Amino acid sequence: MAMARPHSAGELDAVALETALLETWKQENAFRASIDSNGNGAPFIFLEGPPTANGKPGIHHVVARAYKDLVCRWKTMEGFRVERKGGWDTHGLPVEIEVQKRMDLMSNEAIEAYGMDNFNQACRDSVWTYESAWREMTERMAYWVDLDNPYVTLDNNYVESCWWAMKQMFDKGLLYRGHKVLPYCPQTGTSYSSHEVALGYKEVEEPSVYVKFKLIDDDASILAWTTTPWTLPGNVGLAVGPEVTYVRVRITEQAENWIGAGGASDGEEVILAKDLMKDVLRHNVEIIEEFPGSSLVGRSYEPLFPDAVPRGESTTAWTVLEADWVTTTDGTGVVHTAVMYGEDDYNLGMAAGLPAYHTVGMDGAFLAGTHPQLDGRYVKECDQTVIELLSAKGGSNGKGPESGLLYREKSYLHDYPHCWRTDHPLLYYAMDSWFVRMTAVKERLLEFNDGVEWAPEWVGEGRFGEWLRNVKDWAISRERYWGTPLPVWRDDEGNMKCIGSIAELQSEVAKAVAAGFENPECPDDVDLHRPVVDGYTLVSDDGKPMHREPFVMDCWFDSGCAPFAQWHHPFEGKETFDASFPVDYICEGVDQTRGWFYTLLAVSTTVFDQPAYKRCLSLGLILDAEGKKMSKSRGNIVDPWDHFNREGADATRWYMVTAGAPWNPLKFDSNGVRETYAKMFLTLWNVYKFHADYAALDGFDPEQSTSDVASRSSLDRWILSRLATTANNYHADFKQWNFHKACRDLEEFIVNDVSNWYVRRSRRRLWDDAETSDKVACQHTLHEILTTVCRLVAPVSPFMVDVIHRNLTGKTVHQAAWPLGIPGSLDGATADEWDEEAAAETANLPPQDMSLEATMALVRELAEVGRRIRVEAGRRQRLPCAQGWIVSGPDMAEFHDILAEELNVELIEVENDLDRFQQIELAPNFRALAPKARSEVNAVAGEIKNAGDPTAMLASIQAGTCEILGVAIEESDVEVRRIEREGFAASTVTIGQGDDAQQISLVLDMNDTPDLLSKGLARDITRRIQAMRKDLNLAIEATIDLEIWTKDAPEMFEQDRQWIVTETRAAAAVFHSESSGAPSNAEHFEVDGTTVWFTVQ
RNA sequence: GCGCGGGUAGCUUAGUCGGUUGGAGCACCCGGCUGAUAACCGGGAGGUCGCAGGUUCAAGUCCUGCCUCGCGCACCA
Repeated sequence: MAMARPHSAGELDAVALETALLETWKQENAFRASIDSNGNGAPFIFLEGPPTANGKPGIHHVVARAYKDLVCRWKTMEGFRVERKGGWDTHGLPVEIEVQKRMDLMSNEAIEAYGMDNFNQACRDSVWTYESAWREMTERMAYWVDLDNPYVTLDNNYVESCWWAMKQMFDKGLLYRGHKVLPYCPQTGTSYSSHEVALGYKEVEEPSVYVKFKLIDDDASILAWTTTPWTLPGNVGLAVGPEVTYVRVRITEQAENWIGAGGASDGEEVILAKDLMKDVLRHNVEIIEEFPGSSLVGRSYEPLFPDAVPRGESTTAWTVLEADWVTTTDGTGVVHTAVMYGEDDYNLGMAAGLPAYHTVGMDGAFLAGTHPQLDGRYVKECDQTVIELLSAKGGSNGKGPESGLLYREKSYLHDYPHCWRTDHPLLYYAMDSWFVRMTAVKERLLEFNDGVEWAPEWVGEGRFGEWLRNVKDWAISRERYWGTPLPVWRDDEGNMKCIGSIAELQSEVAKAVAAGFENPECPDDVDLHRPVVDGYTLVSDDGKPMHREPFVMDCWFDSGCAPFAQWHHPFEGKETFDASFPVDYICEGVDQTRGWFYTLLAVSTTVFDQPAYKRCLSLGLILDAEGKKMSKSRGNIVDPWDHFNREGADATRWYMVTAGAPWNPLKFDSNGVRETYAKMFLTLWNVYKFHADYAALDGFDPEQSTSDVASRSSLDRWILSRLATTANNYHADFKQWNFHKACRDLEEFIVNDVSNWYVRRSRRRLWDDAETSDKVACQHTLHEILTTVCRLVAPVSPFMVDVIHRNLTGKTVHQAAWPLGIPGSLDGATADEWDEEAAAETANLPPQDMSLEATMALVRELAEVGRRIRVEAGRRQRLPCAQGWIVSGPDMAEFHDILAEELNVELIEVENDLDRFQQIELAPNFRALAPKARSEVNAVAGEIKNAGDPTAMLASIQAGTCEILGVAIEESDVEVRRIEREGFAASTVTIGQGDDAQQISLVLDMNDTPDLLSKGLARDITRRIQAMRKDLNLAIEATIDLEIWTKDAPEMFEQDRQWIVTETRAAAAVFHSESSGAPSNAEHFEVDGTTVWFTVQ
């Protein structure tokens, strides 16, 4: 390994390279070794958001993992110790649904008939279905994470930690039992999470009804609207907006063409929001009175179905209540409130003390005692009956007007949630549920969130901040089977115990047994899942039996416990936990904002009164090439292996990072991966190959020979300066989370500066057989560029650069130091703070020379300009020009040779007499001119632009005597541009901006001389012969025998013939100045009227 | 419906404090160059900067409204 002498590089096969390297890494235990190499480094704590192995991984998972890996590898190279424990999310509804579908257990009854233990076992097995697929993907993409010792949310230890956390909340009074209105399917007996509900929205047309609520002690009725007539028996209140204006109107004239049921008699009076009169009323009416909603509050009305709901203790039942969310966008401005069947209704009912009783059972049928015609019937089939009952004379309660209690019916088209399994409409239904009182810790949540470094900031401040500012209590229980069971036992009187550990469970079971309640054994390794834990009956302090609340927890609670449950805190791993909380870095898709990002913070705040993480990178959604979200149902998920097996993981990862900002949606384009491969990696490989091949040929050993940077050529010092500049920017962008910018710039540097300029310009330097100092300097330069580039690329795309780095230095890049310093290795450093100065001293970059960089930029621009001149003048590149002049601009004498070669010009000189080639042109500077000229600016600008004699105008401006349309023109008001005079093959470029702008011109001599024509012909012939050599697959050092015939050729001088011989490695060469004698199989070509035949042997 | 983020060439995208000629890359066409790689260089074609107003001497950029895509929230009487 110590041998650092590079061997030559072969042709690139990225996939073979990567798979072979994976094997090497495995053998060397490279991941572990990279962490341990920073054994004394400051810890940088990463927390893996646990994926579920319940489905096959797609390319979108690769993206998230790429960013996790990138930061961890980067920080490792900076000297930090970055442990990466893997994790798996194994509980929850998705698992159950998968199993239910597979085993055709589509209802709770079916599951229970099958046996909860069998069902949960099936779930337990199911979660590992794709584990190997995940593992293979993870390894292949080189996401370094410890999958051999992951945390798994179904593990007893993990569950025990969750129980402990729950008990902390319970003891703090943050856990409570209540109701939550949830979309519920009576057929399957389950309620649904919002995610599933979202799957089942369907547009349906249903009857909506306008109902009269007859006031007590008043002849008028209040009109309210509902789209769910089945909730009307449960009505116990009416909500009005206190600020909304209502009117009391009297029916003056019957409506024509009445459709459907309902109606009102002349003289009848109703109350509704003024804004909605036109939409609601079909009759002609007169307004009797106008008043704000607040004056209606407290009025009592007759219950529609007097027997349906008992009044109980309520003093507010069947009265008008105020609610600020009531609007006049639809309905009547009065909201019918059935406490148990709407979220707003429920919250209002709880706040106002309305009676909370069901009129509908869990089976979706009206409870007995609601109304003789409704009892026991499925609610969705009762719409018509309800309408008929209301329409009857006097209405359903017999206390309404002659015309009944229905004012109107109207069909209503809306999106309504349906069961995605049975297609039945869901009912919003108040269920028993457990809550974490997040509203009690809202201020702390906000405070902790303020301390998080979010990338991008707007997710933290905006989306997440908004969510926290509106935080609601967390409905944490699910009436399901496969999950962490809620560790609360309860007796009939509502006494409760929350169990926080296995030991506590054992002691409580023992107590219960002692009190005479039979119980199964409760061993140390008791399975903390259903149905086992349901089997224990505990005893209350009063000696009453307590049964476990039959819920499991929201699986988001599980993953929210990851920071401590992964270590089995507080039962084990206390030191590990203490040293790693809160974590330094998490990274997931933006869809986790209300998911994991929230539950981590929610749990850490309620349990520890601390934040859970310090930095959070929130990634954008991954879309397919058409911009559609990748999802299983769309079937547009890209298989990562398509790319792993074609362009390799390096290119796939680099593409993902460079395709856009991490937080922007990424349109995953397969072509882009290919482009990245061809551009970035093939180029890098060929630069490397260029270096390695010659280094091997010459026996170059970077440790043996030396080359002082200051003494190297300006080309070397330029590329090294560019390297330093690029690396500095790269690092600065990394710190800003701008990985896309960093990597785009680095790629640009490799392709443009290194490959297309430095290597191209340096090729001949290495052809020299002798051990010249210039050749050694070039080799050192290439060596330094490549090793540094490898280190910069390594966190993003870890394969190829490791192969290169190993060959060039004998060491893996993944234990190499970050070129910009290793702050993590400094004494006293933490993940958040270190001595910047000391860190800067550990950086390892060549010196920067910005003026050299600027000069080279100009040289390259002039080279481009020169080529453009040739194209425009129709002069072929191989025919030399006798002379070129550079007019004005900075001194770049040291690059005249390069320019001469690039442009195929014999001599480059500086010419100071601008006017020999150029004249000036004036352009207005709007920024300076506008404040002075105001509205005349365009007129003034026009005068300047179209000046008949710009030279004279400039002189007058410089003399301070120029005035246009009353505006005094100063030098700063105009921009002087130089354009070449007619007849010159010339072109002008501008460098710099504003006051520093300079015009530089390049002029080429287009005259031919015998000497030039000879050289040009020689170059053309050489080029053809080289192409032939290539076609014949000759080795670079092979020699040839050459014979050449020409016709109508310019004279070719001896030194040019010799040049051909040298360039083409001709051992023997015969030149004929006529065409006769050329064999018919000779290659021939024509250039500028000359024909040439040649043979190569 | 509300909130957030987008809409720039056929595709992917850059565009700073508003400054008059909106840059790249891919693909395409023409030419050049090549012991230089799936390359390189020059040129060309391709843009109503989503639409409509407004502010301004000047708008891709600022303001308003609308359309559209994605995401989140809500679907609510």
